[in-house]
Amino acid sequence: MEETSARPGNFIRTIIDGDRKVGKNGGLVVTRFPPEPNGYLHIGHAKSICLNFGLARDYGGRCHLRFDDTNPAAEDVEYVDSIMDDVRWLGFDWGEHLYYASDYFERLYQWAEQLVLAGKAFVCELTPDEQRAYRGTLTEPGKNSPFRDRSVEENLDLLRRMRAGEFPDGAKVLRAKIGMASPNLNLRDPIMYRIKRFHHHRTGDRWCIYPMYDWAHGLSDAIEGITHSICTLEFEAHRPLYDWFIEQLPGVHHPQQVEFARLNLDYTVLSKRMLIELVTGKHVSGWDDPRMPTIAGFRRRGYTPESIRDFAERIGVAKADSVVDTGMLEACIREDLNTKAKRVACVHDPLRVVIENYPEGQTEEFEAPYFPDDPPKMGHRMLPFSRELWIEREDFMEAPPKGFYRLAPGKEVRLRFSYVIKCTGVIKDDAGKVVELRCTYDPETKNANPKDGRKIGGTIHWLSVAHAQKAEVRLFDRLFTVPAPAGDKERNFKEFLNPNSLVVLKDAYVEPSLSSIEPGARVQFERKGYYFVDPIDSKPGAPVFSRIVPLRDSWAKQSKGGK
RNA sequence: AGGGGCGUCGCCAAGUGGUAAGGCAGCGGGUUCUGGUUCCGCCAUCCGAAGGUUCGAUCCCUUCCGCCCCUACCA
Repeated sequence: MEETSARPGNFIRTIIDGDRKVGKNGGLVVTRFPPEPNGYLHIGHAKSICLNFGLARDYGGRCHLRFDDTNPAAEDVEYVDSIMDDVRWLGFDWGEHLYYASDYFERLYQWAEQLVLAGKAFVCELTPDEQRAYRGTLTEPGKNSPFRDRSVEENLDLLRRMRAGEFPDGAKVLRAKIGMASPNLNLRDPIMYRIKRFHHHRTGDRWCIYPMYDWAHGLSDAIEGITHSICTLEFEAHRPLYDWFIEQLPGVHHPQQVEFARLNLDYTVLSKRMLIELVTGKHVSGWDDPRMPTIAGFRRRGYTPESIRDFAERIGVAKADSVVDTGMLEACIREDLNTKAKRVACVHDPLRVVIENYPEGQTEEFEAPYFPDDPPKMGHRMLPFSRELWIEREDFMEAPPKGFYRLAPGKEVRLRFSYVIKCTGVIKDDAGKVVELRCTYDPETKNANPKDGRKIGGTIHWLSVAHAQKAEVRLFDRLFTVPAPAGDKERNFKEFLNPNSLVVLKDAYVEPSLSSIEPGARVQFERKGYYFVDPIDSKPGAPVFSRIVPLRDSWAKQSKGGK
């Protein structure tokens, strides 16, 4: 609604502001998100979606959702459905403006005849190999097709017969007559139509010729009155062709194509081809595997649409190739959930603690706020306490390094919302593994600091053995072990798959109240991270918790980094 | 190599003739019954390099270097 954007400037907004200043398009801004329904949307598409819909929103215009379904060989309704789900989930609404390039096939065809009539297109019978040879190279001009000088009448007849299905697949193509000497290969008499007998998800078997991207895309934009056709950098060299086709058709609206750098994220791959390979090769459980960089994957992982939109906002839009640190995305989801998620407890890797001076059979309860930083905000629950507890195995060290302020022999720690305990004994099995800790508690420390002024270093989470509920916890890590898995020329990206990207904890315990938590809920397990109650695998009374993102951990950094 | 683009802090990214925003990460410190959060402070004398124009340039010119894209009847 605002006249100019109040958001961080980017070159596209600069272009739009300039256009509006001179009254171009009557000041209107109409964008579109044009996915080909041949795969699931990923985080890179999210950037484009946020950009296009965001621009339309900020300038009081509109954004269309248009399926670029010009190649039935690769497309499928499964994908159009998933794409609509994903765009909606991200929080955008195309209103009445849902379109399909296939809806324009007839119009496109009529325009093609118009080009033929104008002597600007011809039917060519060169095979793909021959065409390649005629195309020339980057440094040498191509040669004219021997079919280039057919008469208008013959071209028109052939085109009509191509449409009528008189020729086999691949026998002929319709080409634009632009010139074979252009230094821009895209302009060397590009193909407009190919014969391809595939059942189309919308037009069925009505067509056996399908338009190529360059021919269909710009004109689809034109038909819809798009003002700014935003695409990624690799289409920059196609812009002259985009413009050429439109200029050949007098009176047709001419949108402006603007290119920006696509998103790259480290430690993952963002190409449809590779993503499909991960799915079909069963390297992941599906398009919505929580480790996948797909929108469906982030959704299943527990990311919020708000956090993804915020991410798109933060990374900006520019023309320089770049690779964004995944930490940026993690910062977004942490920031979002920090104010929304209830704090609860989960012991991931349990170690038994027996409080020797606590009466057997006794139980008491502690009030624990769901949002300690602002207790009234989310209320509280009661945490049962008893003689035997579970604590996190990593919260105990027999020989702690300096700086470790959790539990160790002879040392004290605070049990969150409870007492201070002191480790008085360590019990090990035959293999020397610690299997139980003996401790004593200080009854004076319930909701109070030690009377004698002793300083207690740390606070750890815990669960009463008798009351804790078992739960499955899934920990996800980056899918690849290297920052640029797709960047190695010798090695296939799958060789860099991280074998530990999924760790399933079957013996984790959560506090009693959590056994009935609703699927789709997000919580913070204190000192651990943010978790999502998996909406698919959770069963009544048996929630499955997926770790969305761990909490920042300066101890891990300090102890690992050695500084 | 022909064409088209791009090079500003470890990673993103504003600025574009008047003397380097912001975010992420990092570092130091305060608060804290989450080694979380939060708060305070630090973090590019320099904008790929070299020349030139100018009172003055990251922004203008020249040359050079580096990276990306384009030779699919894919999009």
